[in-house]
Amino acid sequence: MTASTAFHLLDERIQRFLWVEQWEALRDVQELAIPLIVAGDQDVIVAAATAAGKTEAAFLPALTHLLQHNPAGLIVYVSPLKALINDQFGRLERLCETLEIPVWPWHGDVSSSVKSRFLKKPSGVLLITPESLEAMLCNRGTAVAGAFSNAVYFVVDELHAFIGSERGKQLQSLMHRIDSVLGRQVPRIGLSATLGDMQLAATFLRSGRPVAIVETGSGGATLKVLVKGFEEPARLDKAPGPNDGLSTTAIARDLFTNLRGSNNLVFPNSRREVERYAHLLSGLCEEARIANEFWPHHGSLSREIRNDTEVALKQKDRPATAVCTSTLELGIDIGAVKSVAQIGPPPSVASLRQRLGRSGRRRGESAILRGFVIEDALGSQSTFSSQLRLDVVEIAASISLLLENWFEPPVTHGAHLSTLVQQLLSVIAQYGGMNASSAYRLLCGSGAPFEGLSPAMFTELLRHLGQEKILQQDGSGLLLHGPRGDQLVNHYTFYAAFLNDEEFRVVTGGKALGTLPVHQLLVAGQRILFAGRTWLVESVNDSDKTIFVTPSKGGAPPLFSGTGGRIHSRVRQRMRELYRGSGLVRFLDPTAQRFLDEGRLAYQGLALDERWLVDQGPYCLLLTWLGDAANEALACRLSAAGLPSALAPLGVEVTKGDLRTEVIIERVMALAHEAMPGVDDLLAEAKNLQRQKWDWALPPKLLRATYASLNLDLDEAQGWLASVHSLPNDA
DNA sequence: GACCTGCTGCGGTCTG
Repeated sequence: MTASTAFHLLDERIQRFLWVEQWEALRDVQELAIPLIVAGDQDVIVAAATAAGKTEAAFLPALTHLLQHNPAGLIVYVSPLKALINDQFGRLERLCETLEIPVWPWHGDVSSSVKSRFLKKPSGVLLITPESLEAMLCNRGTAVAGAFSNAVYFVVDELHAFIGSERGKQLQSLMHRIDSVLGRQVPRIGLSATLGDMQLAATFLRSGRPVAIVETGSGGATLKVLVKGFEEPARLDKAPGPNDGLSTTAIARDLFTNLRGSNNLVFPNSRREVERYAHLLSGLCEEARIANEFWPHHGSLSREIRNDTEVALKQKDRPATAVCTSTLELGIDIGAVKSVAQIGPPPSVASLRQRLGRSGRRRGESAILRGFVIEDALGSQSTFSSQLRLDVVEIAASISLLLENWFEPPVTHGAHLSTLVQQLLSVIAQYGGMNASSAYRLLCGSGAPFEGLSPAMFTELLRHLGQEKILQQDGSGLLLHGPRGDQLVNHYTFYAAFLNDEEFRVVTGGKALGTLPVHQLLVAGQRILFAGRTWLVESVNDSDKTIFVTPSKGGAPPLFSGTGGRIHSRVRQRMRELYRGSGLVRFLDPTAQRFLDEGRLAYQGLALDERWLVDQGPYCLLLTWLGDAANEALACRLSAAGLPSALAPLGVEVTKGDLRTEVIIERVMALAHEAMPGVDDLLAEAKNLQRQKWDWALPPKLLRATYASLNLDLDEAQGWLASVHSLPNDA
């Protein structure tokens, strides 16, 4: 420890604490970050793998700065999760107690007495969520200057979880608004898992100013991968209803055999599948007369049930495997995990990478990934997708990109005008009204979160919000809340920037089990799977949004629905390379390899290398081999040109109507020479563009703009059109 | 269209 120069930069009281705690050495990331942060005068990103000591890398030097330069100073730590705030409070409190620095947790579960005590003497470390920060600015506008006057640092944890989302835009805006009140830029520290493009993260943290970057590698951990294929026989009865498929049962048996006795994570891609597998696996434990080792975990389960699963994973004396959704992708500490199972293609390479980051964290151990994929038995009725074996090719493409250390960059170019509506209302609450030009400067000016929105667009937004009675102007031109704006702001749901589905509570004997999406059809007497068990629905109360259930025996269809997600162009291109290739992919088992070979055969049989258009009777399939953002843009372009089109698995589907295929080919090729129309014309006929929380409050033009910025890749679509005349097409 | 995350102030009742 004494050999470390970084160690000697820390305050003596912190050095002494580390001695007492018997720290042997600073971690790499700490050595590198301490000299950059201790001066308290620049923005820094600290990127390292989970559990590499990032939090200390930020707090040890930031606290040193506080002790030596600004004893009444304040460090503001922002977390995406309440659970993380509670974790960090535990970790920081002991150190800070010896330093006589107060630590203040602040989120929805923290009592108001703690909050008012902080506001009386706002110094030390504040641990807060973006939503609570929003509430503070909104409701205590006059207290903001005082509360943050001694702010030394903003520390943003799990930065990667914010980049590209509504919450990320909101957080940028909140930090910018506080800087604006203080009339200075409070230095920012971003803590993150390793990211592909650090420059994107740096620009997100602060635009228009250099950001120092500390990045340490993943430590060269090895990865063992095996993907197993399962063939689902054709159903003879063709009965609709629950798919209690043989493959699902076979996968459950495989998981039971291989995962028993150790800690693992299993990721089917939906809550519905989590329920199905957790139920099957618990049943297998019961059959084998052993204690249950498989626990469900997803966002609809109650905190209590999720806790049981987390505790089971953490405790050392009995093995436990969680069957889960992305709830266990984020930073809560669940201890080391031996392997990760992915059932079906992952939502993205980035999420697969995040999931895998949970495995092989003990020294000398490899990370283990077990992939599972189900394909239907081929027959005369097999669909195009089924013949091509899309799922096995997609999971193979994702894993091969993962092995090359590539993953999707976050989408940082979204306009997020929904969140601008929120921020406008919040700023008006904070200042008790604001004139239009000041509001524009604050939110859309240079370095502001919504920079790039033109004054004309902003004016159009204000006019529309006025018409909708969300805003109004007083005699002096001051913007104020209109009656509807007042209602919006004065409800606690205002503070979150993101939307969520309305849900029913599921209750048994007075105990809450969790929640279910409200759009499900429910009838008394029905059996449902929930929390890995079967329940009988006793009654449903519509006004209380509550479902009362009692334990029951026997299977039933689970209640969650669907799959989705957007695929990146790079994944589609890798899929095509796999179709064009030959030979073995080393991480596929014999069945999965056979699926791939069958897909390759279909690819050749359909001559997909020699054409970009496949005639499918009532419609034509345009094969772009691009990602969904490009395909959707292309579908809009074609529809606007009079060829009604929709997204398809490998490209775009054009409805032929009265047109012959040759005419469609001609008209598509003619578009190569025409410029892409503006977004407003492109989406003129498009309906159902509202995706984000306040999208409903936007005028049509701005709704189209914000939708396109998040969902469409116009350049890629135009690039494909421009190249189409040089592609072979023996249709 | 998979998944995930978050939330105030006030008025009521009860306890020490």
